[in-house]
Order: sequence, then C-alpha cells, then structure tokens
Amino acid sequence: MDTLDLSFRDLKAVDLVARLQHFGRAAESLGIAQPSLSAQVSKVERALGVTLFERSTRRFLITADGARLLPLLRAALDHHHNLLAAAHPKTLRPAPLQIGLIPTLGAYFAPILLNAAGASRIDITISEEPTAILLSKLQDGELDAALLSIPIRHESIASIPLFDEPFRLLVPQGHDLMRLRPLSPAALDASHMVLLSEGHCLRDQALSICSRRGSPSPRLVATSLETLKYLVAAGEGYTLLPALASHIPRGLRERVELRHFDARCPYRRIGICTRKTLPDRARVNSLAAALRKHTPKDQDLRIIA
Amino acid sequence: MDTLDLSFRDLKAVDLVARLQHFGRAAESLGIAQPSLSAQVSKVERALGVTLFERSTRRFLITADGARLLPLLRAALDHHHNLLAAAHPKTLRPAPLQIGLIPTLGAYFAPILLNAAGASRIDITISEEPTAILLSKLQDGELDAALLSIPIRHESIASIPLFDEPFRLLVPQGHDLMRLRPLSPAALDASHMVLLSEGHCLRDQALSICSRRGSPSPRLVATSLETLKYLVAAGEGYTLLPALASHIPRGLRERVELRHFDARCPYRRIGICTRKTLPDRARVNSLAAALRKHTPKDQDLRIIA
DNA sequence: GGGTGTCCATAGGTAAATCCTATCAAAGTG
DNA sequence: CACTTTGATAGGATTTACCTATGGACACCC
Repeated sequence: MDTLDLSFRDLKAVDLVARLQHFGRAAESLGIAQPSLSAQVSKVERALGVTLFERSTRRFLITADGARLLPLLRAALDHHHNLLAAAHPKTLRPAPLQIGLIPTLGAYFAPILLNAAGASRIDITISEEPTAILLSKLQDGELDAALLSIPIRHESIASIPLFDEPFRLLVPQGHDLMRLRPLSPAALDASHMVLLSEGHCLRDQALSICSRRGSPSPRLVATSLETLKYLVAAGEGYTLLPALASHIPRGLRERVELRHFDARCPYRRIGICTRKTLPDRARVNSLAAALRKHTPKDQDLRIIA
Repeated sequence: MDTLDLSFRDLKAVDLVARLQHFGRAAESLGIAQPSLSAQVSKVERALGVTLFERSTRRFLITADGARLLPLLRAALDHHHNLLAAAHPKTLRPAPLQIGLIPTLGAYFAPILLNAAGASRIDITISEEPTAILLSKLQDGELDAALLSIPIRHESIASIPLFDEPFRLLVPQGHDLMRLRPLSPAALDASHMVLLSEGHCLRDQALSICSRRGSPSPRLVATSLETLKYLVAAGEGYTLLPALASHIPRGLRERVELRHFDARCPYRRIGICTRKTLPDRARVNSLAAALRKHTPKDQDLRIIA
C-alpha cells in the first residue's frame, strides 16, 4: 500500500463522477464499463486516503473531504491538460533550427541558406564560427546543424554532403603563376601563399593542396577572405579562394588575377553536419534537399545527389 | 495510439531525468531498473508527441521542445503533490460532524452532546429541527447525524439507540390527576392535553400513549416545551414532558405538579441516526459511545448498552 | 407489501501494461 | 584496440486494468 500511482484518467474519472453525480453515466461518457470506473474512483480514494463520494442507490453525495479536495484535483487535471495542449503540434511550433557555418562560407553562402530555409518553411538561426567551435557547440546542443567542410572525424557527428566547391587561385598582377598553362596544384608553393589564421579549415586545406610544403609567411595572416584578397592585391603572395567567395571587389581588379585550375582542380566538399542523435533529422534532411536546390549551378559547383 | 494515459510516476520520471541529466542515476534514485525508466520516459514522449531528451552515450541534452514543456510538466506534478498533501491526514482535518437534534431534546440535551463531543475530540456542529426536516437534511447530506426519537421508518437510515427517556406528567394544581394513585397511562385523555404543534414527534407520541383518544384542543398549541409548561400552569390541560425537559421553572412551581408514572411508565427511545452510507461511521459510533457515557444516570434514563 | 427497476459493488477471467534481468550497440578513453 | 559508460532492445514473469455477469440495497409502484 505504498504511495499508489495515479494517472490522469483516474482523476478525470473522479472529476466526471463528481460532475454527473452518477457512476453509470460517467462510465458511459468515458466509454468504459461501470465497474472499471468504480475501480478507478476507489483507487483514487485509496491513494488519497479519503472517501470522496458517498454512494447509494438513490442519492449521490460528495463528502465534505471530497468537496475540499475536488478543486485541487481539478487544478492538477487542468495543468495536465495545459501540458498536452502545449505539446500539441498546433501549439508547439518547432523551435528554430540553430545553424552554424564556417566563416569561409559565411556571407557568401548565408543568402542561399536563408532562401532554402524560407522555401522549405523551416525557421533557422545562423551563426558563424570556426569549425572547432561549431563542432563543440553542435555537441553541446547549442547548435542543431553546421555547414562545414567535410569529412569530419567526429564519431557522433553525421554529415550530409551538399556540394563540392572548387578552389580558385588568386595571384597578384605580374606573378609568375599569372600566365602558367596549364595551371595545376602542382605549381603551388606553400611558402608563397598568404593564408587565413589558424583554426580556419581553409588554411589547412590550402596547405595540403600545395605540392611544395614549406611554411607560409607567419607575418601576414588574414582573418577573413576579404582581407586576404587585399593582401594578395598588395603583392604579398597568392592564395586559394573557394568558388563562392571568388568575387573580386571592383577596386582590386587591376591588381589581381583570378585563375581557374586547368587540371586536377582542387576543391572542398561542403556538407551539413548534425549530431547523430538529433531527434528531428527529417527537418535537417529537408533543409539539405532545399539547399541543394538553391545552390547556384554556376561557378562549377558540383551538387551531390 | 489514442490519447495515451500518463501517470504521475511517469511525469516524475521525466522530471528526475531532466534534473539529473542521466537515465541510470534517475532510475536508481526512483528505485526502478533503467529499462523501466526508459520506457516511462518514452511513454511520456509518445503521449506528448514530442521528443524531450536527446540521448547519447556521452552527452545528455534536453531538446528545445523539452525545455519549453518541462515547466508545464513540473507544474502538473506540483499540483498533484498539492493534492496529495492536502489529502494527507496531517493537513486534512476531518470536517465537523454536522449533527441535528429534535427541539424536545434541544436545549436539554445539547450540553451533554457538546461534552461528549469535546471528550471524544470530535468537532461537531449542532442544529435543531423537527424530525421531518432532520431526516430530509440527513438524506441530502446537509447533516451527518441526527438525534431523534427512534425507531425511524426510513430504509436508508441507520439508528444507534442511546437511551430510553421516560415521560413525566405535568398537571395543573388542583387537577384530578394530581392525586390519582397509582398513575398509569390508562388515565390519560387526549382531549384534555395541551401539546406541541404538528411535526413534533412528542405530540404524536403523547397522543398515542393516551387511552382515550379524542382530539386535543386545537386552540392551544405550543412550539416549545417551555411554553407548554406555561400553558399547563395556566390550567389549560396537562401534558407529557420528557424526563430531561422536566425541570419546572421556579415561577411555575406553585401552579403545576410533576408526576412520575407508577406503572407502565411511557417513554421514548432516543437514538443517533445516520445514513447507512455515511463513510466514517466510526466517528459516529465513538460519538455514540461518548454520549452514553455522558448521559446523566438520574431521571431514570435507561442507557442502552 | 411483494414485484420491479435503478444503482453501485463484487467476482472471475482475460487482455494489456509494467517491471525485471540479460544483452546489445554506440561512442569516448587510455 | 580493448575497456568503460550509457541508453535501447529482447524476452519472460508479474501486476494491473478491463470486461461481463451477478449480487445486494433501496426506492417506487401498483
């Protein structure tokens, strides 16, 4: 006879009996048999240690104790109802998907992301962080998804590939590489490059693409691709730009040359990553589908089926 | 998959899991096995149609939906707790027993009733009404018990006999019956009596005790025994007084004579009556026991074991 | 006043939910 | 790569809940 477990149907039964003042009709109204209802009511009475109703064949009475407890019982019932109502799909609009993206996608891909989300009627929030922070926030639940350069080594993260983004070479006017034909990654020398700061995946990718390794100048380091373009324009070296970020600001056009690779064009694969345990993967999947649809076909972007 | 029934243990499980951020420890704390707890939680999630927690082996996350619903869930839980607390014997003092008594016991027996209730630590309320009203209020639940002249014809009413109360004869000075020896009910003539108004059981009892029936004067009718004593003192006739009410006010003592019957002394039986369905008959029973103890032994009252 | 109807409780059997132990699968750690 | 941690799954036993059928109490009605 330990603290007996009450369910909301039990309370509902008591409430209805009190309202209708009749076990039989209450049972009928609840769609159960009268003995079952009687059992529920007496279960509540046992749980409370209080007789709520005085049953008799002719007259139905609510005991004084019952009259005092019924409002509390109904309050509990109301709150249960609130809970169910709040959880109802009509009420509980899905929370915005919190999406992060790496800075080298940032401003260049955000419009696409917003269009795709809008078209698929998915509320999103966007934040921009380097990969490591994104992954940590993803795992801490501060983000639901992140647009990253994949693959990702983490076991608990699932990636949906979206597209391959080719790299372009940005060289200063007059540089040897300006005229090299055909242009291939074999011609790249890490020590002649200007790069983003540590922590940007693009930096590591650029380095690993180079045939000649060596270390790039630690003297000149950019924290954004736009700055990087200016460094190249200033003649400090050349760099790789992701295709989506390869627009050259008007003022720089006489001082730099943007070249496409002729062979073995290097690229990075962009994917949307989530925790494997994320409950509504479906939403992420449909966002991914929308992203594929909204990703522009120019710039040699290869969308991954 | 109709609206699934949630119990408070289910909600409690969810609450504790959210608090401890750990299924295993929550299960241990609840004293159940971990798989059982998992089942409870996913039952709640199914009932709400919402995933509350994002489980993984390493990290525990509350979903955005979960964070929004948990306060509501806890509110429902709190109200359930309120209900149980309010029903707890420590909190829920038993409601006062609502007791009615007939006017011919009224002021004469009320002190005894109050003493008995006080001694047995039973809160009571007292009201005075004629028998018919008492019975109706008893059946409507407005009263829990009534002190009546029994037996009572109603099927749904149970009576506990308390004592037999003899009747005395109150005669005006100089009346023939003042000196009749021996005095027995055979000498009574209904048409010479002054009586209480219709509805008082004492009236009917007095009439039925008389050997000569006939109708009493409809001209003189009292609504209280005290008035009746004055009517007798005024020489309007004689009457029967219940022993407990047979005290003669000082001012009347030269004008009336109170006589005991010598043979076949008429009496009425006083009992405490309740609905048979009254939940806590125990309280009425102990009140009855206390009443027997507190009923005075003088006046020839015969207490019924 | 005995038959009749109403109403809730009880009994007994079956279906369903619940709980347990044992085991599995995933993921992080040394 | 073995080991640990954590929650899900599987399978069997127990408990609970529900149904139909029946009983007992009481009021009502000829």
